Parts: sequence; structure tokens; C-alpha cells
Amino acid sequence: MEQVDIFKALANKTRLQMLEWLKEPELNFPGQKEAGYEQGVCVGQLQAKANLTQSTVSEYLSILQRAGLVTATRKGQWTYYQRDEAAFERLSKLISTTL
Amino acid sequence: MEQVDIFKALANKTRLQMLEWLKEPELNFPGQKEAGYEQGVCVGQLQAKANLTQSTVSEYLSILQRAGLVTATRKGQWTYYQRDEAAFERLSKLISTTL
DNA sequence: CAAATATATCGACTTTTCTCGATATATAGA
DNA sequence: TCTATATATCGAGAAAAGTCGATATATTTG
Repeated sequence: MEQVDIFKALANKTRLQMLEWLKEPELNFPGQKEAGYEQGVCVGQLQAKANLTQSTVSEYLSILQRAGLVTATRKGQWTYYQRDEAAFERLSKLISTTL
Repeated sequence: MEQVDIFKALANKTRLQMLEWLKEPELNFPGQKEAGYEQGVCVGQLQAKANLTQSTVSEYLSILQRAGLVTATRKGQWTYYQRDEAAFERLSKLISTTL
């Protein structure tokens, strides 16, 4: 994945919002309390908040994952997504230095 | 202009490259020596390097300008574009904090 | 194994972006 | 003022992204 693909992944309002939601899972996804938040948030919870179809949300998460901004963890029938904070730090540094 | 428009402006390989070129004008645009580099680089110089039509390069620069990443200065028949380094710093901070 | 649930993938259609050539506008100089 | 040059804008066609519904795949549970 190249730099430009990271920016393409970020060039969408809904995907930006999903990333912001994932910053505070407990706050933004109270419906997932029993499963915990260590692995991240499952697709269904994100879909409910995003107000888009399941297929679109799944596709968006896949785009964010391919860009390296989130990681996915399969746990039973659920896939949990969480931010890769190190990736954001790298991107931040890249913008203030290389770019 | 919203955050997402900044990322849209960055979501293009040629535009990213133009921004990198503009980091070192003297090095990347030796053809403009007589005009100096204080105001930035003119459209024609960027077009020659980008290998795209004049209209496309003009449009791309306009996109970068609307996103606040570059500033334009008209000087005679030329328009000089230069990076707004403060904007990149703000973006860098935004990514490491808010986003 | 069958049914139920969660997620992923596929195909199609719509909207946006890319990119060009043609043309308009602005400025400089004869 | 006429011409040349630089840049901006317009209109159009091609390519990419957005978005959906339908379907496929995985996993759990009866």
C-alpha cells in the first residue's frame, strides 16, 4: 500500500467518522458492552451508527484495513476492527517531514 | 473547506508529487532561476514536470489551493504557487490528536 | 447436519474524479 | 490597440469510487 492509498481511504466523510468513533469505543458503541472492547468494535455496531448498508460498511472497513489504518480480528462469527494508532503516528510524522 | 477535502486533495499521486516538488523549488525547478523562488513556482514549470496538460495542472493547483495546502500569488502573467507549511503542520497535529 | 446470525463478496447502477481539447481571460510588449 | 504568452475555465468522455440488494461464506447452536 502506498501513501496515496492512505489518503484515498481518508478521503470519505463516513470513513473519517468511523475512525473517530473507534477512538472511543466504550463511549460510541455502548451496545457492545458484553463483548468488551479489547479487540475493537464489530461490523454490526459500526453499521448501526453509520446508517449505511452492511455491504457498504464492510467494504469501507476493508478499505481502511488495506490502508493499514485499522486491524481486524475474527472472533467467532464477529470481526472486530480497531485503530492502529501507530499508523496514525507514522502518517502524522510523514506529513510534518517528508510530504 | 472541511477536513475531508484536504484528504481528497491529497488522494492523487500527481498532486502529492507536486507538493513534494514544491518543497525544494530550487532543486526541482531549475528552469525558473531568473524569476526567483520567493513567491513559489509558476504553473508552466509544474506542468513541464508533471507531464499533464496545462488545464489539468491548473485544475490540480486550484484543488490544492482550495484545500489550503498551497497559496497562489499572481505576478504579471504568471501565477506562483507555494506550499503553506503551517497547513501541513496543522494537518499533522490533527492526525496525531483529533483524527 | 440444519437453521440462524455475522460478515464478505459480487454485480449493477449512480455519482464523482480524472483528464483532455477548446476557449476565455489577464497581462506584457511592440 | 494588436499580438503573444500564461493561466483559468468550460464541456465532454473515460475511469474510479460510492452505494445498494442479492448472494456466498463462516461460525455457532439446536
